[in-house]
This record gives sequence, structure tokens and C-alpha cells, in this order.
Amino acid sequence: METITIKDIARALNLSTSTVSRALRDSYEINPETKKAVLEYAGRMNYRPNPIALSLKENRSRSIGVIVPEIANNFFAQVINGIEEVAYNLGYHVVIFQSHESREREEINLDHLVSRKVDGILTSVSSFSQDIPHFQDLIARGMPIVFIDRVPEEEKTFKVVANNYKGSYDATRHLLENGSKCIAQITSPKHLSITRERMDGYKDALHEFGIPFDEKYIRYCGHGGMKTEEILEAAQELIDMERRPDAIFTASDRLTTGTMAVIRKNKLRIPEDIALVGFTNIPVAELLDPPLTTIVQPAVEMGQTAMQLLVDMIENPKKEFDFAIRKLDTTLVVRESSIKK
Amino acid sequence: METITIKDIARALNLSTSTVSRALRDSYEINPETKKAVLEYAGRMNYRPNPIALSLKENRSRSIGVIVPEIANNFFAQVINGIEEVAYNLGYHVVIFQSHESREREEINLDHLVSRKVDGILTSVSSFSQDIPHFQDLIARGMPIVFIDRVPEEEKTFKVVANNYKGSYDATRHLLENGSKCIAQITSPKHLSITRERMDGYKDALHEFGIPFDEKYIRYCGHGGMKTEEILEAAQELIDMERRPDAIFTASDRLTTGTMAVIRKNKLRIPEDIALVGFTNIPVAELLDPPLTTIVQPAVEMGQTAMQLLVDMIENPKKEFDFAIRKLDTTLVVRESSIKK
DNA sequence: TTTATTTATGCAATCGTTATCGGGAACGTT
DNA sequence: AACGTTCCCGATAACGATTGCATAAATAAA
Repeated sequence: METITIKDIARALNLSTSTVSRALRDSYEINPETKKAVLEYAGRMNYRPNPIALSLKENRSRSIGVIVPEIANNFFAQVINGIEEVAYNLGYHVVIFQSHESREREEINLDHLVSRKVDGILTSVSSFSQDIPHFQDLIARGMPIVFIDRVPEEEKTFKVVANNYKGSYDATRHLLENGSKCIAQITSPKHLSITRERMDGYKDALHEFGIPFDEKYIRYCGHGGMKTEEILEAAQELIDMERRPDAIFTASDRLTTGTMAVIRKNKLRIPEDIALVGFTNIPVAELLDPPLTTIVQPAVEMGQTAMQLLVDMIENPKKEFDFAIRKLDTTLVVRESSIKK
Repeated sequence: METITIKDIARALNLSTSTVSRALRDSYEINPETKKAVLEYAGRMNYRPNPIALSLKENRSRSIGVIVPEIANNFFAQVINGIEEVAYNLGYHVVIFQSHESREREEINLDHLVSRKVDGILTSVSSFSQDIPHFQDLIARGMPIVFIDRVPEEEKTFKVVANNYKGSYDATRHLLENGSKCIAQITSPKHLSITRERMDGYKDALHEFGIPFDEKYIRYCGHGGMKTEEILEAAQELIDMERRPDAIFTASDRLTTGTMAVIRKNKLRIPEDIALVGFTNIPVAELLDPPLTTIVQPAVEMGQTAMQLLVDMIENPKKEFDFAIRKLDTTLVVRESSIKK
């Protein structure tokens, strides 16, 4: 894998590397003819500046790092697409890593990004990371970081989230308006911000309909890296309750599909026996049996917004930002799984 | 983002950078006490060697590049998981890029990987890339490359694929054995290797059952970057045919779900009116209406295998390899969508 | 003609690391 | 006393590109 360098050009044209370098960057102090010769030769030999040498010198890389729990999760895949689109237009490269919901992997990835001198980081923290000293430390050292979806509480930086409160409120209200009376919730780990917000929307909707909140109908899942059995168990427990819920609200892709599978296995009907609404971005929701009512998160827009904010931070290091959290609205897509009659 | 360097350690301990460097790499020619002091200090200051400086010096990066069409595609996400697992254990980093089925993006990504000095590349070529001079050129220049799933014909390098012939043969045979008589196929672009292989399996199964092959029942999709309308149109055309097929065999995730949607929209029943079998790795296949019979590709294993082969190439540059194509068997998972009675 | 100014170029340092070469000190051998 | 070993360590160049500084030549101004 030999590649041509500025030195090769200099040698070939009997110039110094400085002259070549300046010619390539179109400096005014280079003789037009020299410039032309250099450009012509560089073009012909397909010269590409070595970004590694540049990174070493400038301590930056024109690339940004993304760490998400799983790319196999449709929501994150869409977020990444949004990020890439903006990054691409602004001349940044995007490097993608997965934490697989592991704290250790998260730290390794972070380490790697830092030592590769990425200009900034976009991330959705792993569900293991209750406290995040590794991120705090980085922020304190001036690394631009934008959190997406799963965001920490107090960090002084940008955060982009879906309006989880409203999404959850809308979903719960929709269930109540369509015949459900006892709504269970299967949700993500308790300490995540998204979990709290979704819980609040759920509670407020119940309250409006005069239904008391009951902790018995809540299941937190995914502490152990989102094991399938854990989900199935949680759903089964709800089904086996003395007073069985007549609706379940699920807070993510896998919780939704897992719950659906369990309901089916118990030969219960959706929505007659148990109505179902889920936070999910899977594209096949309408092909499921029955077609699934979903709260769709604006994943692509979230990625775009986050990337724009990050670039703003990168390119204006001194600027004082308003780090108020950015909330993007979700959309309730009503299909059959949620309507009792 | 200040980081400590070998120079800082040298200064602090009144040593030369060479000594520090050697102490850190545990060289025998360093006094144990000096070594201890250096190690201790480096540990305390959380020293991390600068990989960029190393890359510049050694012209390698201990990272490998992956280019896939879309990470939002479950199959590729799983392939990547297989790759990452092996890479992680061998101390390589994985950098993921998407081509979005665009030839241009593919070339940009490739360029980027090369100039970032990745040690090797794993890729599934975009459906646009009928001829692949950009890859050929790289292979000729000695870059280790392993192709996955969508592989070019003649390149002298490793290729890892699913046994598409057998998968397709099994699926077609299964349909024929379960009451289907006229099986259409919606498949990927004609020039892709996977398309040809799947076609062959399909033809051979038909032949065994004495059914003549009829080109009219074949639709190639995805030339334009896999537009949804194209899929829907293809499915609709088949449904509108004078002699409507009583089964459709679809060759990818999106073709399968798209086709399913069209059949539904036409108020036709699956499998009674039209049976359906698809190549797909979506995890919700069993939750669809009806549960979908699928040919599942060993995506994770494909990723693992490819990564192992790549490392073999990277670490044994001189070795003469047997570049025979690696075929991994698919699994036919029978559910309800394919069985007529 | 002399001096000042402009134009075009080269030199050398820099970024972090390691490999090559070399050398001083301490010791052992004749 | 003279030489060879061994042990430990340092100076330097190199990787590719940029850039402040120096400078030669050409031109303009005095």
C-alpha cells in the first residue's frame, strides 16, 4: 500500500516540500507556474494528503465518534443516518462504535475515540452507566460531547431527546380513550432519563382519567444487557397477575416485540384481551399481527440536530452555549393493536 | 484535550524519550528500577500511547474498516456483530461505514479507510457496483480485503457467503412440497452474485418438480438504491398477472416485508392465496401476520469467518492462500406463511 | 548607483513514537 | 595496564505535512 507523498512530488519537480505544500493549499506566495505544475502532477499521481500526519500535527481529525448501544436497534440506526447526513455535508467523517450496553466497552470505545483525536463525540449512554465519570471527565477536559436519547442529568453540554413525556402521555391517553382501563408498563431500567420521563407521562394520563397509579403494574427491564428471557418473564408476570392488565405500554422495540410474543403464546387476543402500544421505530409495525400502534421517535431528526449542535461546539470552542435540553416530538401512529372496540 | 506524552514522562523523570519508550515496551536493556519508575509514573498519569503517531510511523493502525450498504439492515448489523467479536479478541478496532448503496459513497469511504491506513477491509459491495475497479486496484496494491455476501466474481481474495443456492433450493422445494404450483421470485439486482445463485437454486428445485422456468415470474429490484415503490410495484405486477402466482419467494428483508404489505393491501390471504417465503434475518418474523417462513442466513458466523480470514491475510502478507469461496449454510425456518393446507 | 521592496523559494522545527547507532561506565580477563 | 564485555542509556532520524523565518533574486524607488 504505497502512497505518494508531498516529498515525492517535491523530488519529482525539484522543489522543496514547503513549496509543494503551499502550492497545494493555493498560497498566494507561490509562482502561478510552479503552482500549476504541482497541481498537475499531484492530480496525475492521485495525491491524497495523509490525514494521519495532519492529525498528529493539528491534534484533530475532522472526524467525530458515535457510540450507541446497538446498531441492530432500528432507532439507533436511524439516528446514525441522521448524523451521517449532516456530517457528510459539513466535511466530517463519522466513526461508529457499539457499547453493547456494556460499561467496559463504552470506556474502551471512548478511550479509542479520544486517542484517535476525534473532534467530538455523539452518544447514547449504555444502560449500565448510571453514573458516568468517564464522560464527565472528558467534558471537563473540553471534549465536545452531545448526548442523544439516553442522557445524563446534569452535564453541562447539549442533549437531544424525544419528547418522551408527551409520547408516553399520548399513548396512555389513547389507550384509555379506546377502552383500556388497567394499563401496565414494561419499560427500560429505572435510572435512565427516558424511563422517568415516560413514567411521568403515563402517570399524568392515568391521573387525568382518575385512575390511581399502581407500581405493581410496572416492570423495569434491561439491566442485564436486555436479555430476552427477562422481557418474556416480565410480560408473563403481568399476564399472570390476579387482576390482569387489559393493556400494556412498552417502552422500546425489543420490549414491544417480546411482549407481543408472550401475549400470543398465552393465546390471548390483541387488542381484545390485552391492548398494546409501543415506543418503536421498526418499519414492519404495520405488518405485525395485529398491526401495531406505535409511538415513533423522530430518530433521523434527532441525529441531525445532535450533529449540528456538536459541530457548533467544535467550531466555536469559546462560545457560551445555552445547554437547555432539545426535545423533539414523537408521533403516535394508531393501528389496530390498541383499540378495544 | 491535553494528553501526556512520552516526552512529558522523560522530562519528569530526567530521562530521554528513548529510555522511556523502551521502559514502556519492557525492553531488556533497561534497568529494572528505571523501568519501574517509568511504569509507575506512566500509570499514575494515565499515559496512553498516541496511536496516530504510531500509525504515521508504522503505516498501519491496528484497525480494520467495514463498509456495508446499510446498518439498518438486520443482516448487516449481525454480520458486524460477528466481525466485532473476533476483532475485539484479536486487538483490532472496527470502523464502520455505510455506502447507502451508492457507488460514490463507497469510493469515498474506501478512500478514507485507505488514507487512515486501516490494516484491512471487509465489505459487502453496493448494488450499484457492477464492476469494481476501485476494489480491484486496492487488491492489486496489496490491501487485504475480504468480501462478504455480495461478492465479485473473479477477485483473487477471500469471499464469505451464505449458501444461497441451497437456501433458495430449500425454500422453493419447501413451497412446492406444500401445495404451491406457480412460484414467483422477487429478487435483488441481476448482476449480483447472490442473485444468480438464488436463481439457480430456484430453477433446479422447479426442474425437479417438472415445472418449467418462466422469466415472467421473476422481478429484479433495488437498482435504484432499493426504493420502496419499486418493490411495491413489482409485487403488484405479479399479483395482477393473468395467471397469478400462488407463491412468492423474496430474496431480502425489505423485499419480503414490502411484498407482504402489498399482498395484504390486495386483501389476499397468506398462504391460501399466495404463500410466502423470504430470505431474511429480521427477528420479528414469527410475530408477523402470518408468522413468516424464512431462510435465515448465518450472519454472525459470516462476520466471524470473514474477520478471521482477514486477520490471517494481514498477519501473513507473504502467505499463499487458497481463495476458494467460503459458503456457510442457511437455515429454513418453517412457519405458517408457506404452507397451503 | 544605492537602497528598499516585492516575489518566490528553501530551511528547519514541530507533532509522538520507535529503531538505529553509538557511547560511557563498570567489571572481568589477560 | 590494556583490552573486551556487559549493562544502561541518549542522540538522532524518520514517518507526512505545515509554517515561521530566512534569503536570494528581481524589481522599484531614492
